[in-house]
Amino acid sequence: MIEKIKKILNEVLNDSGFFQVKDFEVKEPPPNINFEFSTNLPILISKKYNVLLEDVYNKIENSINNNYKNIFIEINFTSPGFLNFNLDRNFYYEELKKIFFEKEEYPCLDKYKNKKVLVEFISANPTGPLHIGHGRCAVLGDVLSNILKKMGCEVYKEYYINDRGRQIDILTASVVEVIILENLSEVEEEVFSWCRKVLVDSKYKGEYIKEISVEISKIFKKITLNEIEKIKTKIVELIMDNIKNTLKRMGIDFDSYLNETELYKSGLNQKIKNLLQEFGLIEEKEGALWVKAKNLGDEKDRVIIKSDGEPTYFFSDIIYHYYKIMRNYNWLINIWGTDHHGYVERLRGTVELISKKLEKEVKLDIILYQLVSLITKNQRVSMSTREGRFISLDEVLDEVGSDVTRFFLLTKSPNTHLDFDLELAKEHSLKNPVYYTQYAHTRCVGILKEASNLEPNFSIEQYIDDFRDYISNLDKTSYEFKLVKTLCVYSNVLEKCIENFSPHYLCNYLIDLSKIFHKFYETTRVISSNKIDFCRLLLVVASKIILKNSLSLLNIQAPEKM
RNA sequence: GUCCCCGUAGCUCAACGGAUAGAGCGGUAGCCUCCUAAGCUACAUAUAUGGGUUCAAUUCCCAUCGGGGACACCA
Repeated sequence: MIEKIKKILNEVLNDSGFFQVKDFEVKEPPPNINFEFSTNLPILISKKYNVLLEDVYNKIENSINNNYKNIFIEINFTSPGFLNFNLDRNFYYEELKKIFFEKEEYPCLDKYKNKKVLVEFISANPTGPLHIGHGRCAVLGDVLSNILKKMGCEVYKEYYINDRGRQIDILTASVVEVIILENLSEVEEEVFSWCRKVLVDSKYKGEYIKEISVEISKIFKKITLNEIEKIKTKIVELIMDNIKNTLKRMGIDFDSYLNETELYKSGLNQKIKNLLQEFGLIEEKEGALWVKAKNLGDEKDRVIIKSDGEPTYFFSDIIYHYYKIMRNYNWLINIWGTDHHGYVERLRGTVELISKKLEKEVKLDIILYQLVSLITKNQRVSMSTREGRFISLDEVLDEVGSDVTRFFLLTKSPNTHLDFDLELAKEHSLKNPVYYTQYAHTRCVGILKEASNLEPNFSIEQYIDDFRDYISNLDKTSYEFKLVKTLCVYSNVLEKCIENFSPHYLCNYLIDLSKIFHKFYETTRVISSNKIDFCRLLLVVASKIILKNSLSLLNIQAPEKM
């Protein structure tokens, strides 16, 4: 609805001879201003055109009085240059009507209808279970994908698995070492020295390593160096099964899981090498192959093939993004932890280069979210999979469930540094704001159920005309009208989430909406002495739709009963 | 040493540069003959510090202090 108002204000602007003012705001004024909406247009105009505020006020007022009196039924100007206004109630009515008729589909948006977007998120190395930090990335990617779909995008969710390279070697050796120590399987002599070599610097220490060792030893009665590749594959498979299971518990499913090894099998690596060569970006130095990343906006050049012949992560990523673009996605969204921030420019340059080469228009957005720290005994500790120092997502899900976990992670902007205290989370879980919003939904359901008992044949169409009158007669200070107003701005909240790549606006909106609904519930009877106020009932119907739609975007249950 | 985030109430977090800085948890005091009290009402408590830009700064710029992260032929 805000968009609609802005459009009309733009007409008013043209009408009064001010064309060039953009980025003005339309929002609710503070409570001491007794108007429905306000805009900072006058002061912006006054600045831009260097005219007196008084003149601006006059021109706007004239324009509104002459041509828009039926929309802005009441206006006033306040210092230092705000225009406050009340809208014709039909505005609200029309929006609510859309809610009634579009129901689960509301709001039907087609803002990005030609966008084919690939959202890559989590992509955690398959070296251990997901922890609470990955959970943050998981819900962020999941909900953004949901909202993007709502906006009309074709969305494809992908999890990229680094199933090769040094980390996987270390992981495998860590597992094999346990097999050796616990004497779980027969182990070939050569494997001993391989382990020693690989584990020279560090190893994986988590409890889960033991479990995997047992599994592996069941499958491989004898561990031989020849079979080490097979063992690696199996370990990755076991860990990915665990990860997928955790994701399933949170209601997240990917359209694809892409293995790094697949990329190399496809032969794309040679193609990329040629491509880089063609652009004169490759250089051999100190026995390694370097890409002149400086030319791609990076601060220094980077190795893509190490002197031992192994490709680096960066090289894989070039291949991967080539593959993304090749598949005709025109909007790439990557969600990374801020520990990758130094990597952004490198990739941006790469994608630019590739899209130029393939003559495709590609938009790349890299969303960085702050890492999650762990609080134990009032001490902050950063999580580490390798050290086995983390709280697994499964553990959190066991304790508080998916809804609470999701809401906890989503209410905060990705930019905030999150401190997670499991003890506190458990303690507060019953008082979690997610129940507050779910309860608002159940209250809607309760009223509707009661109403349908009394009036089984009730239909919205039957009362929609009465509802129009009801809306136009509402006292603007009533909770009913506040509820109407809040319902009407829902679609703007979704846009804000996408503009800022942050679903926390939706969470906050949901809490606001629930708050107003609860107040409405406490102060305003819909059914009393077996009599239904049908207009209020319609308001409940609309509230229920919006509550449910928001919760479903967040992938949180909207229970009928609590 | 260089770069990126962050610093708001006792705690966890909000606030596209806007008017009297909001929620939840925790604390205190009230509210169920009436659509579910997982709710409502009232009270108390906050912008790290010092400058600047602006009609307007929690928000932008600079400095200081404090916390997290990144600066590999790791992933």
